[in-house]
Amino acid sequence: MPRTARERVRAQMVTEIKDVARRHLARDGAAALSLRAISRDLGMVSSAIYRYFPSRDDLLTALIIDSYHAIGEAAERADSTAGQDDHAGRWLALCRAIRAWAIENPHEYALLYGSPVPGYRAPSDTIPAATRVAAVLAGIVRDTVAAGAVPSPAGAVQSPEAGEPSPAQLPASLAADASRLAETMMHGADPELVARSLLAWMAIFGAISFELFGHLNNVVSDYGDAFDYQVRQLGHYVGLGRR
Amino acid sequence: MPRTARERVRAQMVTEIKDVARRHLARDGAAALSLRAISRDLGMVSSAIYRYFPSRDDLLTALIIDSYHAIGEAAERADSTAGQDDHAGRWLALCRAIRAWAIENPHEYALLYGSPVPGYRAPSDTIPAATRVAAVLAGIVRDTVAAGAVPSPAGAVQSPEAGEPSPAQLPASLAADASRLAETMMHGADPELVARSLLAWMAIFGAISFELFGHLNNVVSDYGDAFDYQVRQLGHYVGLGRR
DNA sequence: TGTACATCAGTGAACGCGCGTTCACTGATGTAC
DNA sequence: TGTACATCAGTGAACGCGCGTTCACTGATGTAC
Repeated sequence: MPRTARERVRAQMVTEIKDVARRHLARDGAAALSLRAISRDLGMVSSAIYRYFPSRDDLLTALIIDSYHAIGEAAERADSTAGQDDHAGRWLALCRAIRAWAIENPHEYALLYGSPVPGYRAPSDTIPAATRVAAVLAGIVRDTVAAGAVPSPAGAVQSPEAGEPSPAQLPASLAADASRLAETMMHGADPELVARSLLAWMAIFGAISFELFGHLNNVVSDYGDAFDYQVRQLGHYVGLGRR
Repeated sequence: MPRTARERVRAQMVTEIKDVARRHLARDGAAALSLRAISRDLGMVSSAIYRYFPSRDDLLTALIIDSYHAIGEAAERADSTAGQDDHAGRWLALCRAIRAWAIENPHEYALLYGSPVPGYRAPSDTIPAATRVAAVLAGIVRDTVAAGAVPSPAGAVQSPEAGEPSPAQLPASLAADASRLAETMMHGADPELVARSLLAWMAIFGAISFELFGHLNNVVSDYGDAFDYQVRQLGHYVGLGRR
């Protein structure tokens, strides 16, 4: 889309700034991101950055959006490597891809899923990009439902002790949320199934955050093994089948 | 223990500094914690703080330890309000207390369970304090086992579809970790039970972090309802009984 | 009980650093006639 | 095709701010004889 030479140069300058910024982010974390340091690396004067980004926060926003797309793309790629009907395999691949991305880009992961950067308030521009990873899970659930491979609501509700009903009814508000999600992203999935997917989703990110932020030191020895186990347990809990 | 007047005054000064620091932490977050700002609030010169804390990082460490004790104490209090044999009730109370503390002290929660503070490396002094909350869960599991209220390993392994085996064997490394944990904290609990508890534990913190860090905006409408539902599901998954 | 000395809390100035952002400017690149 | 003007990238200086930490010092509080 950039047509004139100036526009092309400008676009390249923007990506160059973001690349340097991303390098700094990876090394020092988001809170330490400094326009002056970036401009120094680029061999230009600090005020020049303001030709491209109106403020530090806007640069940060751009980085956040890029990171959401990066993790989203990694998730999509992983999802597409498994056979479309192998729902459990897709779930495993998805979760592993998220974890792998997080380990490779710990500061970016922390920027997206850790504590908010002090003094920074994410604008709503980030929402579509943020949705991208979650959409992959939604796609798996959708396909599972479409394939008729998910147990009926009543079945999914079965407890470990055979035949006993679910330990807790879906609260009304959550049921409504789940139905809305089902309509927009999972095309008719059962609300309970959606609620379970949500739980699994948060559990995955909880596990990754615990690992990355050091809460498993001296507790778990092989993070990858533990993670895989949990992913399988959760996949089974959601009802994505065996693997 | 402080005997001389000087020691008493000194101890009080230390807590006064920490109180002010905690107020700043609650308002601005850990990354913005400044010795100069704290000393200003105390009406003293900035260098005076160095009589009490050798550096900013040491003050931060003290705050982290205090926060771990605070959340640990809240957890213990909640746990003790339920009947000792009401394991599901204790689990629910524990999780609710953790969430309530996190909501009341979001910056402290972020300090403990969010991304690490840039440039700060937590010393090992924090470990005992950090263990305190988790010990409450361990206690519940221990009591459940002692009461014979937890399904046998084989039973706990049952999948939703009655009679089917667990979707994934415990990997060897995780089994070893779980056994070690069982010995030190849960006195003889089955490794699989320990592994499940671990999953539930991370899921809970994942849920709280998602809520606090804004990842449930426009997804879940009543956070408390959704949380309670998940806690019950997880309690059931672990095998703590119905509630 | 009274004095001499040691300990310690708090002061104030300074070092050396970094930051985001603004502004008037120069000079090059594009656009319109 | 050539000139006049507008647009825009990058400069350099400055504003105003904050920070952690060190150091020689004063004066008060404790301790030992």
